[in-house]
Parts: sequence; structure tokens; C-alpha cells
Amino acid sequence: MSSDPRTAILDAAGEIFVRYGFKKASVEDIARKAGVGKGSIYLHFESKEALFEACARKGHAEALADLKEMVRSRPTPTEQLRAYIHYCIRPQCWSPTGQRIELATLVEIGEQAKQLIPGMVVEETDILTAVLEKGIAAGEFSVAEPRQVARGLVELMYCVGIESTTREPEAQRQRALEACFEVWLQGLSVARSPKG
Amino acid sequence: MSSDPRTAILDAAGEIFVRYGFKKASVEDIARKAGVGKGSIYLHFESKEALFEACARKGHAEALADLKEMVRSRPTPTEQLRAYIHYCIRPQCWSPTGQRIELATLVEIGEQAKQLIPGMVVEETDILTAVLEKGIAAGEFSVAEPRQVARGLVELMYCVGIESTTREPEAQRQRALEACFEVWLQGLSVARSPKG
Amino acid sequence: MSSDPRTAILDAAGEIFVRYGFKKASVEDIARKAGVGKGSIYLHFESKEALFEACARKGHAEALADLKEMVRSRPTPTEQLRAYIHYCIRPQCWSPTGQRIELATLVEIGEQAKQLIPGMVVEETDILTAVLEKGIAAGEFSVAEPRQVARGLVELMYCVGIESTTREPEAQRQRALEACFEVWLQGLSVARSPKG
Amino acid sequence: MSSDPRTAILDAAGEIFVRYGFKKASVEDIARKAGVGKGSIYLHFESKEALFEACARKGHAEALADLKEMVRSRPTPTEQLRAYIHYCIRPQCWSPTGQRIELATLVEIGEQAKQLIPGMVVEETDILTAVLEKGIAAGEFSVAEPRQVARGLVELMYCVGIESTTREPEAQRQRALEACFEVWLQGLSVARSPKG
DNA sequence: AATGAATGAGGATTCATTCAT
DNA sequence: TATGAATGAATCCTCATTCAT
Repeated sequence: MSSDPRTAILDAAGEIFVRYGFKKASVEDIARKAGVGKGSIYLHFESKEALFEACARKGHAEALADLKEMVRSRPTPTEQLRAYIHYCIRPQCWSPTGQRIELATLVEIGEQAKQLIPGMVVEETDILTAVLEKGIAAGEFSVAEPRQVARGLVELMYCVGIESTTREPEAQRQRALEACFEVWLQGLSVARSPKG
Repeated sequence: MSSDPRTAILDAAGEIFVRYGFKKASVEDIARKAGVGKGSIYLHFESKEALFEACARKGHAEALADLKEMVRSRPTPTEQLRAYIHYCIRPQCWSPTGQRIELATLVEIGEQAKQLIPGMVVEETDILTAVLEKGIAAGEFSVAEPRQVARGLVELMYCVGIESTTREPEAQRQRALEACFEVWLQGLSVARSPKG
Repeated sequence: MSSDPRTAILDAAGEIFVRYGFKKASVEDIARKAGVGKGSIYLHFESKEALFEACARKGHAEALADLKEMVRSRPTPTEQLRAYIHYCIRPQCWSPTGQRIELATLVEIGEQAKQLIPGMVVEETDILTAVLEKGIAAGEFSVAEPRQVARGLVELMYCVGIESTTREPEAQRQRALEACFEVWLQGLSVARSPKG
Repeated sequence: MSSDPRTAILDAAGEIFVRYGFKKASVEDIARKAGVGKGSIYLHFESKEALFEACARKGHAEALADLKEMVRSRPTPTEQLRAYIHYCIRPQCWSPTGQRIELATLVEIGEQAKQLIPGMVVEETDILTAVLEKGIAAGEFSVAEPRQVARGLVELMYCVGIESTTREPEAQRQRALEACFEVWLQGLSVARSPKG
């Protein structure tokens, strides 16, 4: 796909890891999908685990950049959060590009790669906390503990990402999650006229 | 623990699968923890995958029974939902009893066991939909698509369960999720006087 | 060959290691020769290196027992030494039984197994030193530093053992070594008319 | 070291082969030590085995030249033999220059390179036989089969060389071998009262 | 029913060799 | 001539599954 073998390997590994998880993903499969020889992978990555870690870092970096862009381009805090949620929920996010595998298969890998998670969570939490606080300042939200809530949302999005790798993308499921998070967005709003 | 070998194996398998995931969990470890010979496992279960499936079914059945009990014993729909959420979030739920492994490690296993999920989701969704509808009928909730929202919540709880197996139980994380879901519960409430 | 698999593996490993050296010897070859499955080897030995070490210990133990028996059964110190030398030189010693592989392929293996050598050398040196000292006491030998000489002989025999594994057993070579060591035995003899 | 790449490769290969043995020595290590690209080795040598063979030939040629020089420069046959023995025993002989790797790692390599040994043995044997015969003619030695004895000594020296590569140079060991060979030199001496 | 020794397919990793530049 | 990225065969080891006892 890419003429740069390192990138080709990284892309292929993202897909395979997301689809099969760490243990079941075989280096041979990754090599085949990347269109390189099995040994070539070891020219670019120390080990299978190092390759996974690189995938995770890359996925996280991309997700973070996207998040920043979304915050920048949406008019209101509510829209910013909705964009983030939909971004994380939508199935395309996970499969083909391999974005956000970060956690997807951490289920199985060693302690080393798990160390990455807390840092990733903090980075996204910081951004979302700022969004919430801006919404509070603007009188749009009423939230007692914005940092806690932001972190909770990040954790949920990570969870969703994990499970999304385990199942076929399914329209029903996505719609259900969207409906559920609309309720959550409602819960943020400060003033609400009686629904009626 | 149990003198019934089948139960002992099932219990042991639950713990090991939850801790290590499907591929990394070895039949030998399960046998050792169950206090039986490795070969004995195959007297009771067709294969490792069948054993996993049995664990998943058992975990689901237990979770479902607990859910029904919670609905029965809590006074209001809001309390019923909060109980369900806290039940799913609290770390004890996952580790020692092995409950709710259902999805925990489905990340890696074959198509066969994945087939279980939709049915499980439907069962929990049915119950929660009833709770929501009761809340709507009582004028406590205002939700446009209760079934969608219920299903979304179930999906989220499954996701949370998965990730809970991948990380150390951490008080911070749990509190963040609780705060996040309080917002969600707020979002359900129908009548809201203008705040202030 | 043997119905005890551990012994069969040990015997097979001895032959293969002696013939091919540590690295070139493959676990699969050893398994095939032993008539067991590849995996069975790991039931009895931690790793390839551990298997090698076990071979080395076994070979050394057998060689030591034989040495003691030779010392016991030969009438004079000279005969005892000659028996030891011939024993070490004769080609049968090395190939089929796998005796004395101890050092044969230590050429290539890790530090761990090399640690075994000094102890082995000391054990044989002790015995041969006693033989030399008995010869001196009996007025049969005249040797200034019996322990040094004994150790030197042991070292030589180890060397011979190594090379013996690298070449076809060859009658010529054996005879040459015998002739050479007859000179050495001569050199031990005490009575020598004043040189001129 | 040398600006001639072929020589640089040969020198580097000598050191690496001696230190690690044939299989464990990697072409990449040799290339790095020689300061050339990995592929360049194949411009000068057909294969790893051919490179090893060239090393062996070179080592043997150097050892043979040294032997001739020693014979030329020492006054008596006894001194000539002692010089040869000490030359072969001394640890410097083996490590840095890579001399006499000839056999050092033949343990592991294929039949092709093993074919070199007999010729090498014959060449050294010829020289040492001449030394012994000169000693006999001079009334200094009494040896029944000088050629056999000479060959035996050569074989021993090869063996010593092999094992020297496997162990740390150790003063104790060297002294023991020296003491042992002094006994052997004694055994060559002509005048000896009749045994008995 | 219960065992655990035995199996062998499968997977990560290494490295001699090739070849496009 | 020189390079080093790329290859894939070869190897050690793991582990689900079988089967003789």
C-alpha cells in the first residue's frame, strides 16, 4: 500500500491486531498483509510486542490530533462533545485505518504496553475537561466535577473502542449508543424547560 | 473448592480466562487451579473454546439473576438503574467470582463464542427497557427511544466489563465512571426546573 | 532403544550433540532419534541447554566411574595410567555411548554449561594425582609436581575427547596417540642412568 | 585495520570464529568488525563456509611458518620441540591473531572443511618427524617410531588448540600442560637404565 | 471417571544469502 | 566495487488435545 515498508508494516499490523488481538495475530499474517517478508518486520521493530506498542502510540497520536481538530472546528462545547462521541462510536474509526487500537488488544499483552494507557487517558481527559469547563463558564453546562466526568467519558470511549474490535460493525448497536449518549448530553445541560 | 469437578473447572476457568484472556489462559493452569488432571477437563467440556463458552453462559446467567434481583428490590426506576450501573462498574464484580467474563475475552476467540453476545445483550436490554418504560409511565423519565437507550446502556456496561479485566482495579477510575453516569441519570429526568 | 523416555532422550541427545555440536544439533533430530515427539523432550528437560547439561553430567559420571574401576583393577600405577589413556583415546569411547561428551561440544554453548568443566577436571585430577603419588611412593615414578602433571594429563584427555568427536575414528590417529603417550609414560619412570 | 578488504575480512573472521565458533559467529558480526558491508563479504568469499576455510588455511600457513622458524632458530631437537609445545600451549597463540583456528571450530562445520585437517596434520608431522630423527641421529633421543610419535604430538597440539578457544586463558591450566609435556620430553631421552 | 505423558502443529525469532542501487 | 534492506528457511519452544493406564 505504502512504498515505505515501515509504514506498510505499521498499517498492516494495526489491522491485524485490531481484528485478531495480540496473541492470535501472527507476525506472518502481518508480513503477508504488508507485502513484505517475515524477517523484514524485525528490521524495523525489535519484536512483536514492540510493533504492537508502535501501533498503539500511532493510533493514540492520530486520535488525539483528531480530537483537537474537532474541538477547534465545532462551535459549541455540546457540539464538540457530540463530535468526539460520534467519532469514537462510528465503526469506520476502528477497522480499516487501525486508529485507536491503543487499547483494543491490551487485554492480552504484557505489563510493558499497559503502562501506556494512563498517559493516554490523561491526555484526552485534559482536553475534554477544558471543553466542559468552557461549557460551564458559558452557562451551557452544569457539572459538579468536570474532570471526573471527563475522565469517565474517556474511559467509556476506550471501552467502546475495545469492544468495537470484537464485533462486526452493526448499525443497530451504533444507533443505540448514540441514543444513549444523547441522554448523557442532556444530563450536562444546565437549564431545561419541562419537557412538555 | 467444589467437590463437583465440573463446577470446580468452571470456577477455575472463569478466574483464569478473566485474568489472562482466552489465548494466554492455558488449559493446564485451569486444571491446576481446579485441582483436577488436565485430561479431566475434556471429560466435561468438548474443547477449550467450549469451556470458555460455558463460562460465558454461566457468567451471563448470574449477572442476569442479579439484575432481576436489583430491579425487584429497589424502589424507583432511577435507583434500579443506578444499582445496575454500580454493580457493573464495581471492580469486585469482575475479578474473584469471574462473573461477567462473558465478553471479557471475547476479543480473541472464534466466531462460535461471539454468537452468544447478541442474545445476552437482548436479555439485559429487555429488562432495562422495562425499567425505563416504567419510569416514563411514572413521569420520572423523559426518553424518546427507551429501547435504544437501554440497549446503549447494556453495550456500555459490556464494554466497561471488558476493560475492567485489563487493568488493575483503580478507585480513581471507578469514581470517574460513577460521576459520568450520574450525568447520564440526570439526562433521563423529565422535569427539570430551570436551574436556579 | 530404552523404554524409559528420559533415558532414550538422553542417549539420543548424547549421540547427536557429539556428532553435530550444540547449535547444529536440532531438538527435532534428537526427538526423532529417541523415537519420541518433539514436545516430549520438554517434559523431561527445561530447554535444549538443560538437556545438554544433563548429557554432560551423565557422561562425566560414567567416565569417572570407569576411571575408578580402572584404577581398582590394574596392578601397577603405570598400568592404571595406561588404561586411562587408552580408554580416553579409543574411538568407541566417544561415538556410540556418548560417554565423555562432557566437553565435546562445550565449544559453543553458553557460560552456564562451561561452569561445569573446572569441577570435572578437579575430580579426575584428584584420582590421577593419587595414582602418581602411589607410583612415586612405590619408587616406580619420579615426578616433581604430580598434581600439575595429573592435571595436565586430564586436560589433554579432555582435548582429545573434543577432537575425537570431530573426525571419523581413524586407526592411524589412534596408534599415533598411543605411541606418543608411551613416550610420556617412559618420562615418568624413575630410574634413568645419568645422562652421559 | 588493513585497507585491503579481503584481508580485513579474513582477520575479522578469524577473531569472530575463534571466539564464537562457526555457527554462532554471524556474518554480520564479521562484517562489522571488518568495517565493511555485509554484502561485501560475498564479493570475496563464496559463502560463510568458504570464508571459514580461508581462515583455516591462513591460520595453518602462519603456524607452519612459525614452526619452521622455531626449528631453524633453536639449537637442539629438545629445544625445538619444547618451543613448538610452548608455542601451541600459550594462550596468546589463539585469541588475538586468530592463528591456528584451523581446527578450533571444525567441531561444527560441514564435511568440506574437515577435509583440510589431514593435510595440515601431515605437514606439521613431517617437520616434527625430521626433528625427532635428527635427535635420534644425534644420540639425544631414543624413539622407536618417530613418525607415529610426531603425529601423535601434532594431534595433541591440535586438540589443545581447540579447547583453548573454549575457555578463558588460565595460568594454572597452562602450567599444568607445561609440566605434563616436560614429562613427555623426559620420555624421549635416550639414556635410561634397563627397566627392571 | 480420572490422569498426565505424549504429541505435533503453530508461532516468534534468527541469520546466511541475494540483489537493487 | 560496495552496500544493506529484504528474504524465508530453519529452529526452539508452547500448548490444546489424545489416549493408554
